[in-house]
Amino acid sequence: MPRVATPDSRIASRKLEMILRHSARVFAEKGYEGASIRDISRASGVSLSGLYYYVESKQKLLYLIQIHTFRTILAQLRRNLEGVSDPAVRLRVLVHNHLEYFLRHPMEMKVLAREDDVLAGEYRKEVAEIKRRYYDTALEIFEELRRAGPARQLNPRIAVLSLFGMMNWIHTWHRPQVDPEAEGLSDVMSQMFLHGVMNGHRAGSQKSSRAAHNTVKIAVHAAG
Amino acid sequence: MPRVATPDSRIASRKLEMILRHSARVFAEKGYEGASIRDISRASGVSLSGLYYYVESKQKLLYLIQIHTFRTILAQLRRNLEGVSDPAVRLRVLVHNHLEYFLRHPMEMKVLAREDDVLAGEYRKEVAEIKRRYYDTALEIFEELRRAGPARQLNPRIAVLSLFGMMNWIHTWHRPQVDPEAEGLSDVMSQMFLHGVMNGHRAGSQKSSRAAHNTVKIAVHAAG
Amino acid sequence: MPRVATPDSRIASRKLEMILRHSARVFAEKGYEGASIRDISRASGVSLSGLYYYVESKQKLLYLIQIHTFRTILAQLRRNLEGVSDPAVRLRVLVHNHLEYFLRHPMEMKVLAREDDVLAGEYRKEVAEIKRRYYDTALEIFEELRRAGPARQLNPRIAVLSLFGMMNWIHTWHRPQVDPEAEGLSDVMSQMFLHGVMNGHRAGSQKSSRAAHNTVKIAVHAAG
Amino acid sequence: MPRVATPDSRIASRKLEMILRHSARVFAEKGYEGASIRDISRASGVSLSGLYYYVESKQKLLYLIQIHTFRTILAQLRRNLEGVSDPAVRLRVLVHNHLEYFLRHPMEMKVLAREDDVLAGEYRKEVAEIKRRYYDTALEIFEELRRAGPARQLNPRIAVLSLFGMMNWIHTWHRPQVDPEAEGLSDVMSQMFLHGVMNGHRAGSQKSSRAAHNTVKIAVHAAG
DNA sequence: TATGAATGAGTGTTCATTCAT
DNA sequence: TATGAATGAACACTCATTCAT
Repeated sequence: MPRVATPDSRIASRKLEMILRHSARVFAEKGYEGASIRDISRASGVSLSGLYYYVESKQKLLYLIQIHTFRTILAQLRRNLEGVSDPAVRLRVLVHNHLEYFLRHPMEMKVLAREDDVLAGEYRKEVAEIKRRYYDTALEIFEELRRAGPARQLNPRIAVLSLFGMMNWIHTWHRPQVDPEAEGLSDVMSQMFLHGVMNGHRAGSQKSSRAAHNTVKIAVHAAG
Repeated sequence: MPRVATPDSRIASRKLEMILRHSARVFAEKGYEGASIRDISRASGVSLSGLYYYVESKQKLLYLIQIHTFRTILAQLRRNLEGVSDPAVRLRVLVHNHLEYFLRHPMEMKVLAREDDVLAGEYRKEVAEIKRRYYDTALEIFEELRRAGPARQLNPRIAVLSLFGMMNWIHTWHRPQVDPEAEGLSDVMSQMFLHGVMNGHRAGSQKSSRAAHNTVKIAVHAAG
Repeated sequence: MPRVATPDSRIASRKLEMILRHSARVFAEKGYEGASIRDISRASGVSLSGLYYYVESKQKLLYLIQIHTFRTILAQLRRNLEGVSDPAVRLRVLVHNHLEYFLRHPMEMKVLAREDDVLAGEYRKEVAEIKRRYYDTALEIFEELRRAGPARQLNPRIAVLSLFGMMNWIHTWHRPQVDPEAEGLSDVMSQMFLHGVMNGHRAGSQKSSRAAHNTVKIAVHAAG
Repeated sequence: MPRVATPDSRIASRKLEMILRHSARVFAEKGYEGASIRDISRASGVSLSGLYYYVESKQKLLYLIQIHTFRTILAQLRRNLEGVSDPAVRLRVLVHNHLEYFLRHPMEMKVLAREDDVLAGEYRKEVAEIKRRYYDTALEIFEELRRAGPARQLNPRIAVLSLFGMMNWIHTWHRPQVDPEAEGLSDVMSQMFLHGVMNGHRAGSQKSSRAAHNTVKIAVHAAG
């Protein structure tokens, strides 16, 4: 079933696209393991065996959803990053790109965030690889940030993974009616990432922080 | 099966405790839906029907793990917060408490973070309630923080949920051999939350940030 | 699909012939029930539905292979028997004809020998009928043999079916590299059939044989 | 389910024995691939999932039937061979032992004879090994036979496998009402194997045989 | 002449759970 | 307190076959 490829994906037919959409929804609602191919058949209106004409296994279904999502996000990110040089702006672009896609595809987001380690073999490897490329892009931006301004001495891995944690976790709480959309969310999160929630009272905070450290130690020892 | 309640939980017997530990491990490894009672029977050495003497269903197993974990974390948090008044310190205590428990009980952490919406009915309600109490505690600390110092004008819900995102996401990446332990991780994360990754060049960053905002809009519009 | 019939078969087109060849191989390798039409499609390079243009069902596929094989063997046998009158020679011709075809068409041989009772209805009847004709030819030769020489008093049915047993069983053990070809095999088997493995010490053997008979009876009774 | 082992088998429980009996019948009737576990469930009256409490897979079912049958036949053979030294008698014992078991367990016989190469892995290896031990026993007897009397110069492998062919093929034709029982069949087959169907006219036959050989060659060349 | 798309029925197997003991 | 035995429902997947083109 070879068709003209759309720019940012390799999904071939309309019908497969439709199946993938429904699958993402079902996976999002019941989890990959909790969802049955029958659920997807019901949801998509395609017969059980008809599904297998398009996708050879349940794993492949998940793989297609994940790889397509990552490819799209990464391709979009690269496009949005083009010609942007200020590291802070680049960071903001990354956050916005991520959240924008996630809020526009909440099902895919959930599937990406939740079903992190169910894939096996070649599927797993491929998804892991593109994920790593995405992560590396974020890491680069973080390093640019540090070179550009007087950044605090932070473990880059932790910083970047924390940022992803902030962003990915929204699938557990974001409600379109009450919470801000991508724009507002990106503002808050990139600001939080860059400058935290407080307003520049560094010295005092640091002192408190050290005190906190000790206090906790005491508390824990007392508790243990 | 009424037994003497231990201080911070209501888990009754040694054997049940053992079963719960093994269950958490199995759930963490295969996911709730992917794990079978047989897996748990095998892992724990308790016969399939023996399991049902202690726990009446698979859901209850998950419920017990989740409610116990939340209860323990919350109880511990309250104890550690006692007598601490500086909001920044209190925040640091919360972060440390959370991470400390998570890194000491990585299986339970994963089960808590991943199996967020599989419970139903009364179980779901009870877990949701204690989770809300925990969240409210965090929210209070955040409000204290704002009252105490010149905090940025941030949506508190988003700020707090982002913090939880940072912390909960670690179950996807933390490797004991390479990553810092609770102490170091708490330092980094509470500092990031309070002051961000940059070092006080507020004006400049803010300018960049605003620029970023606009740039992204342009980029996205151009792309769309 | 009426085509010109080839002399010794009614297989119509080149393509059907090709399909039948591949089918025989697949049936031989996986058994009739174990093989799927998809396997045959893959093996032959003909699309799944393309297959159905030539053959209306899986059963018919098997039927065509079996009937064609029997027809060919029988036709060949008759030709080879023409003008041969010595019963022993005729027997040798039958054995050689059978083995020669089998070793030249090992797949068809296996399908003939193994899939003896899967056909149903009309297909079954037709194959059974030609098989009976083949069997009758063998029976006739055996009777000629008895009339010609001083044959032992043997149940002809058992004698002939034992001969077929010897010959058909080779599909389970014959390996082209190590075992003799049709020529050598026919020598051994027709000799065995006519004169056994021993060399004419009839009296002694017969005595032993009778003793054996009794011994076994004793042994069995003792065991039972 | 450990019970006292019966002397010549390792089948543990009554129920498993019953399941195996029904399975053998179903496999005999429809072939291994053609039979479904549901068929066996129906035939045995055990629920589909109940079957899996006793046997972990369809393959194992076949394995158990085959290994048990071979073990029993081989054990019985060794017992019946004890104290018998005349090679011809020993041969007759082997034939009788084989046929006696087969006619008493026609289903198992069919399963043994037909489903020769469906087992895989460890199962296959184990069955192949015991089969080889059985074959080796037959080979030994054949060699004794040759040492004892003036046997014809025959490929022993072919002789023995032909004997097995004769015997195993009966599953395709033996009808209890019309054909002889084990006793009569054993007489005929061991006599045929030892002395053939003719009565000692060696010279003549051999001449005929050579003539046959040439005749066939001509016939084939003419036909090819 | 040939095939892509589709399906209802069935495959072997596992599931959470129960019940007599 | 514990488990061996059992099951109905469901699982992912494959089957032989059809039909519009």
